Amino acid sequence: MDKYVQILKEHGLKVTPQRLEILRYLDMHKVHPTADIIYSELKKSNPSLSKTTVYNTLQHLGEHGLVYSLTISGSELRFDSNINQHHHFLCKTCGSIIDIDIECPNAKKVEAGGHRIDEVHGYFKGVCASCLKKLKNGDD
Amino acid sequence: MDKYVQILKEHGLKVTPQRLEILRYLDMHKVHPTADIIYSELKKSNPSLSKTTVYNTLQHLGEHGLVYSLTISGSELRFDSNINQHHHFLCKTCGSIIDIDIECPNAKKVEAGGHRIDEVHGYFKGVCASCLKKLKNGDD
DNA sequence: CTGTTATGTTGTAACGATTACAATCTAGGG
DNA sequence: CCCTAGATTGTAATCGTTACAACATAACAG
Ligand SMILES: [Mn+2]
Ligand SMILES: [Mn+2]
Ligand SMILES: [Zn+2]
Ligand SMILES: [Zn+2]
Repeated sequence: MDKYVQILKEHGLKVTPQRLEILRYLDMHKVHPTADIIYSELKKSNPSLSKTTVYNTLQHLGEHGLVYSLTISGSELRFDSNINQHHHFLCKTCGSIIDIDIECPNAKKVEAGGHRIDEVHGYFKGVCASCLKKLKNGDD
Repeated sequence: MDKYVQILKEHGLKVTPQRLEILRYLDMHKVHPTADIIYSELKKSNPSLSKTTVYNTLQHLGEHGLVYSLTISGSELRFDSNINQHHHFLCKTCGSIIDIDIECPNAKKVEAGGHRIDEVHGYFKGVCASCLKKLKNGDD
C-alpha cells in the first residue's frame, strides 16, 4: 500500500487524490513552501485543483499532527512535514528558510510556570551563510 | 525633557506627537498589542490619527530597534517595547501572550553554521496556567 | 521669529493571504 | 451498486497591511 495512503488511514482521514498529492509534495519538497506554492505546483498536474482544498487540507493535516505551520515570515504561513522538533532560520536576503537541528531546552521552564505547551517554535532571522559569502565577494 | 522625546532624539527621529503617543502606549501597555489596538486606543484622545501613521511609526521604531514585532499568532503582528531578549507564550484559549524570561542558548550553534543572526524569536503555544485552572474547575 | 524644505501625517484605494459559503462531487460503508 | 457524510470547487468576502498622493509640520538656517 502507498506510503501516503497508509498515513491518511492511520489518522482516520479519507483518502483523496488531493490529500495524497499535498502530502507527497510536502514530503518531497522540504523548503517550507507556502499554500500558494503548493497550489501552483500541483495545479500543473491537476488543473481542477482548488486553492480552498489546499488550505483545507493543510489545516486538516495540521490538526492531525502530520504537518507543521511556521509563522516565521509574518506575512504568510509556511508548511513543514518534518515533525521532529527543530528550529528555523529565515534569511532576510534570499528568503530561504533553513532547518536548524536543535531542540529547545527551555520547555521545562515554561511548563514549570503551569502552562501546557503544545507547540515550540524557534525562529532566527538574519542573513544566511551563502548570502554573507556573496556579499563579501562583492566588496572588492 | 520628556523620556520619550529623548529616546526619539537619541535615534535621530523627528519628534512628533503621534510618535510620542505610540512609544508611550507601548511602554505603558506591555501586553503585545496589535497595530489596530494601538490605533483604536490612541484615536480616542487624537481623533485625527491615521492607521497608516501607526503602521509607519511602528515600522520606523522597529528599524531603530525601539520596538520588536512578534509573528507568534500568524495572522497579525504584535508589538513589544521590551527589547531585552525574552521568549513568548501564546495561549490558544484566551489569546494572551505571556513573557517568558529566558534567553535562547542555541544562538551560538546557529552562528557556527556561518549565518548572521539579527533576531531571535522563541515562541511557545498551548494553554496558559490560568486557563488550565478554569478548565479543571469546570470539570466537576 | 520667520521662511524653507525634507519629512511626517492623513485618507483612500489597492493588495495579498486566508476564510466563508453554497453547489457539486466522491470515498467508503452497507 | 447505492447512500450519505464529508471533500472539493469556484467565487465572494474578510482582514491585516501597504501604496499613493495631497496636505501639514518639525527642525534648521538666517
Ligand atoms: Mn523545517
Ligand atoms: Mn514580550
Ligand atoms: Zn540567504
Ligand atoms: Zn489563557
